Amino acid sequence: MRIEEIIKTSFPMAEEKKALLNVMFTQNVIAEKFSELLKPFDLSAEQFNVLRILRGQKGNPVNMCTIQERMIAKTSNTTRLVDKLLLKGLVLREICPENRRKMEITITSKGMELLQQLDPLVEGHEKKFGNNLTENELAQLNILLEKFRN
Amino acid sequence: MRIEEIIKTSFPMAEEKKALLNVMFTQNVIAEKFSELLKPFDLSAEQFNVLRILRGQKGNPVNMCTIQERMIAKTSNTTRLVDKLLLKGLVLREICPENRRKMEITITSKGMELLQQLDPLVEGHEKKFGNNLTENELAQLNILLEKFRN
DNA sequence: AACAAACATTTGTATATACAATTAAAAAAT
DNA sequence: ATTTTTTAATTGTATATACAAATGTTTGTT
Repeated sequence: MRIEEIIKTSFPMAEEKKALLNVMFTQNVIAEKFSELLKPFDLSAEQFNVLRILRGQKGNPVNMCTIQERMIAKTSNTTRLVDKLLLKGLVLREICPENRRKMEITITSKGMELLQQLDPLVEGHEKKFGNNLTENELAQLNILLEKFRN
Repeated sequence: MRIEEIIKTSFPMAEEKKALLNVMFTQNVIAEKFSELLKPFDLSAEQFNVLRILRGQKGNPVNMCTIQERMIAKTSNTTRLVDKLLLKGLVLREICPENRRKMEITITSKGMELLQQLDPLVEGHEKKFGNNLTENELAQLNILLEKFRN
């Protein structure tokens, strides 16, 4: 569907406005599909994100502020997100012995197993959107989006 | 900033994955800037959206389900959004006399004045991103995003 | 050593989103 | 005419996001 039909506007829109709405709307579609994918696993997109960041550190513990930095949407509330993951036994939280202000978060083997189970589904999700464009178009889209946001 | 730097990943990413992250991240940047713009007016992006939908109806009252349909992010909670706008005196809510299940929401003159005040700022916001690309590039971006989301 | 400043995280409050359940009214079926 | 189904909106609960304030720890200054 074209963005004008979605918004149901009667009069034509400037390309710049369309672009803005297209970005907003496309993100929405992607996020919705992703949440749907995660739903059977009782995981929110944000929780998944934290888990993936932890796995990316290959066993090294990560403190809260590092997690916060790496999140796409810089949440002000990593604490509560990690709380949820703790309750599910997917991560471990310990006070850093060198600096007792810091927390050391690590992914548990249960968390790793869950991610492994999700891997093929997440890859499928990424490919589903990518398949609509050629490799060239994808590269072009990346360049344009990067320029667009400045 | 390129998406790899933002995510701080060590190994290269497939273009399709980059595209997905670029959409997510770009939306985030836009939404953040927009919230910032609205903040001095004590209005959330969602509240603004409802107001703009109401103005688009040129005086005709709109019921809740129509508002819901037109929102970019189809919130399941138009009720509570309209509640907030009511408290601020920006909209009016009346029971539809023909069908007492329905509600008739209209924007008040106070709401209209607020929107008029915001108009130049919102336009500036849209142009700021658009200015980074030529008219041709914008059109191309629109085509690619539309294809991408399917 | 005592105090101030900076840092890492947590907590509180308000708003928004997702989904299910509920209420009330209107339309359809018997 | 009464019951059932559908429709429109609201309410409840859980999660997430934004921002400010608070807590506890470390570092720097006098």
